[in-house]
Amino acid sequence: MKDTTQILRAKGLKVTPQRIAIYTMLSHTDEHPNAETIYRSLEPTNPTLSLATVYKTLDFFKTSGLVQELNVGEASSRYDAIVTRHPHAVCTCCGKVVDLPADAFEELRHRACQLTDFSLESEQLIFYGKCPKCKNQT
Amino acid sequence: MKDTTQILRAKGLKVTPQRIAIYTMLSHTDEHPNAETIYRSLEPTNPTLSLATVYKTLDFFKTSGLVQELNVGEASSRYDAIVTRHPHAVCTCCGKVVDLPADAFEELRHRACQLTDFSLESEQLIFYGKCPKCKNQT
DNA sequence: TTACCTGCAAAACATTTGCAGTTCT
DNA sequence: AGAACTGCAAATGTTTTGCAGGTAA
Repeated sequence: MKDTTQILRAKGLKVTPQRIAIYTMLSHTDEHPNAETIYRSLEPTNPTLSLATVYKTLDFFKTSGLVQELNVGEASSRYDAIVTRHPHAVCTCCGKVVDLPADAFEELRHRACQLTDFSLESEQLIFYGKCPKCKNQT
Repeated sequence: MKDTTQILRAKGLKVTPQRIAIYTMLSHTDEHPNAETIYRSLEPTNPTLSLATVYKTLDFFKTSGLVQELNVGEASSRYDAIVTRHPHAVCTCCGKVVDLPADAFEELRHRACQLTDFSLESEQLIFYGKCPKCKNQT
């Protein structure tokens, strides 16, 4: 995995401790955290970090293509350091969000293109249901 | 088309002028309006209507299965009186939201089931791109 | 140095809630 | 009459913004 400093610099972003902390955290989790969760997880080690900076930084990252924003219908957005488009599954019981392989739904876009005559740019595919763990506890 | 009063009564909902107005409006549009838009469109003819009532009413309708909420990544939710699940296409240029036939994506769920081992309940599929009109104006 | 970044507090939104009064049934 | 609904205003939760001071290049 490339060094976070290099990744930020490659995108022309000024490198600050806050940005390093946020990007490093996001690229090491598969939990799709929201801004608040990111903030709370970094607060202990970055005591001066503010929530506003987390929001501003996520916005920079989004614009630079370093992260993608994911809205699964909750009050707040989640963020994902995997920027290739891929479907998600959301557990309606425990709230867990898991990734799905993009190539398993390749034909989607083609079908939608035929149907809408849109010039398609992206898609969002979210499944809701109970994850294996939740569905087995009655 | 069934009378709005009967539809509300069939769901065990108390029939009020506000509810009739909101449901009638929603079932006659394909524009997927949000609460604010619904409110502004009904205000002229229902001068005492309040935005809080629109929100409360939409929530009752959602719980009763009379409408579905749709989140395409905007700040506010949109509402749809077509309650069968179906994909949507959102124009990233003019913001228009159009419906897509559900049966064109039937295999989706089956594939996702295999991949996630979730017990799936629903899915949300949103395509983003330029609608035919927008893509043709440079 | 200088442009950009951070953190604070306040503002801006969308949505929800409490409550007193009104309306359905 | 009684339960449920409405409308107002205030509260809430998330995200944004303005600005003064600080930091990376």
